[in-house]
Amino acid sequence: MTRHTRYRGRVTRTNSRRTSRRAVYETLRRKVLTLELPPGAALSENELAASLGVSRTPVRESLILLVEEGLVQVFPQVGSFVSRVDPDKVADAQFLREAVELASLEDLPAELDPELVGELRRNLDQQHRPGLTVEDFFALDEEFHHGLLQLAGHGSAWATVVSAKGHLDRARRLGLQETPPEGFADQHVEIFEAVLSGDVAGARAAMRTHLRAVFDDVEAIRERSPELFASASGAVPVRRNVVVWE
Amino acid sequence: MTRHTRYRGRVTRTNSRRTSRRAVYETLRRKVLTLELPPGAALSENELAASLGVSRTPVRESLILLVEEGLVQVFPQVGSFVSRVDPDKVADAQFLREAVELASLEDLPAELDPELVGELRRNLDQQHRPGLTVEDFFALDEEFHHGLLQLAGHGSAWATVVSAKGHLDRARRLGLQETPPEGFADQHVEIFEAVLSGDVAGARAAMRTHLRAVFDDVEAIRERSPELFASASGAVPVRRNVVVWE
DNA sequence: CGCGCAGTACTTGTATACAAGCATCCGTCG
DNA sequence: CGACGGATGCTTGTATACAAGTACTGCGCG
Repeated sequence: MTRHTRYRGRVTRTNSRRTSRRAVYETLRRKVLTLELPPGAALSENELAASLGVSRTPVRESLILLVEEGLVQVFPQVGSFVSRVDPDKVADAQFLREAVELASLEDLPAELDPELVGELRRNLDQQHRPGLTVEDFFALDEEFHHGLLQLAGHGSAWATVVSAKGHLDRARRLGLQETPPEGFADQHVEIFEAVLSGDVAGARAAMRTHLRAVFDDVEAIRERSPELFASASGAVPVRRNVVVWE
Repeated sequence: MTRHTRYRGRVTRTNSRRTSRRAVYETLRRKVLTLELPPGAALSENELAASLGVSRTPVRESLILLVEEGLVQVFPQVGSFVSRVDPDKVADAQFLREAVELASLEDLPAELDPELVGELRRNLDQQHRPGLTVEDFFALDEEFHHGLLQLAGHGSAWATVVSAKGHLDRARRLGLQETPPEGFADQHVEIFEAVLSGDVAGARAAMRTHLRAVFDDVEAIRERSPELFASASGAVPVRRNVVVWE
């Protein structure tokens, strides 16, 4: 059956259309990660839809994705809630990122991409700029770790790490409100210097120290603000009265 | 403002209700991973809904989750397709699982959980049973690797690995149609013996060899069946005529 | 004052209707 | 015969309606 038109070959262009769901998803995710929506807060699909000016559909689909990331819990016929920070999940994320980031250091090529190296340098400079807000430092921190993975050719593994470390991030963000980031910035420099000099073992050691320090920081937070963390066994959502902490 | 009833404390029971979306999601995911829905196949929300006897809603929500896992691609106003196996994503999954599984071996406790050890033993026995189907071996393989992670207290990291290794699994499944699994089963035994004897370095070496062998297997597949793999740059979905491979 | 019980309001899950956009088909024209 | 162009059908995105189920509220009773 010969066809007149073969190879119409319409290469479907970019799939990144500005869709309503994407906007809602990003908004909600940001609010959860920045604790603007605190752990335990009740999320009503209807309320969110109304406040965001959309229907339930994109809101609901966004919540499904956030559930997948562990940032939200949905109880059928009961309600949706920002999940409390789960210490087990924090530890899982810590293990995962440590495994991934340390392993990537073993795959660093002999010749580092000069462009990436330049970006990382500028990034580190900014990290030491005085008067940096917590949010700014966080963004730089993310970019730095992502950049290191890219340097080893494993940049796409970062997406997996990101989607798994939501619980870790929320705890950290809270901690950085009090702990100044200078120490972490210095550790970043130490890691980077080792990477530049080709000292894989040194880079691994520095990275491990750094990540462990971040993790210990979280443990300290937990002692000061246990309300944000989940207790053992399933949490107890209460629909209205978001009594979360006191 | 005193309230009459405090601590109503209705602990919301299990959230694992048998929902329609869950069933659809699991069905679709299984069909994609087992290649019953081959890479490149067109998925119509309407058709799927009709054939599964539900409305578009649960189908659509399932597809969103599958997109998140990279198993499906959705092009707005064009169509949804089972994603072709992307060599880059296969490599990413390989890197991730290697990093995680090797790192977990470092965290093995001195005293191994005897119950888990027993399970793993039985698992390995079954792997060597003759007449094993590919699907059976796959299930055992998954259980074995998951069990090893549990042995080190990192069982929950398996979920992340699973959600990232869909592309790797599809390629492997195709390969195992021809390559008998005996070799892999023997490697599993070797890893397990090293773990039991507390030989972390040996276990790491054996595990690395094993995972690399699996990966190389995938490369061999690709040469024989390039149709299932994505070419460089964005794939070209065609709505009707699922010309996928000639 | 405390408790129990029924009604009500709200929740999420699912089904359906409508909107916007793209690919295909087929007639027309060169 | 080949190429162009508009009508048509199908696609996903979004909005809305309905269903099933739960928690909260307030009344009546002991």
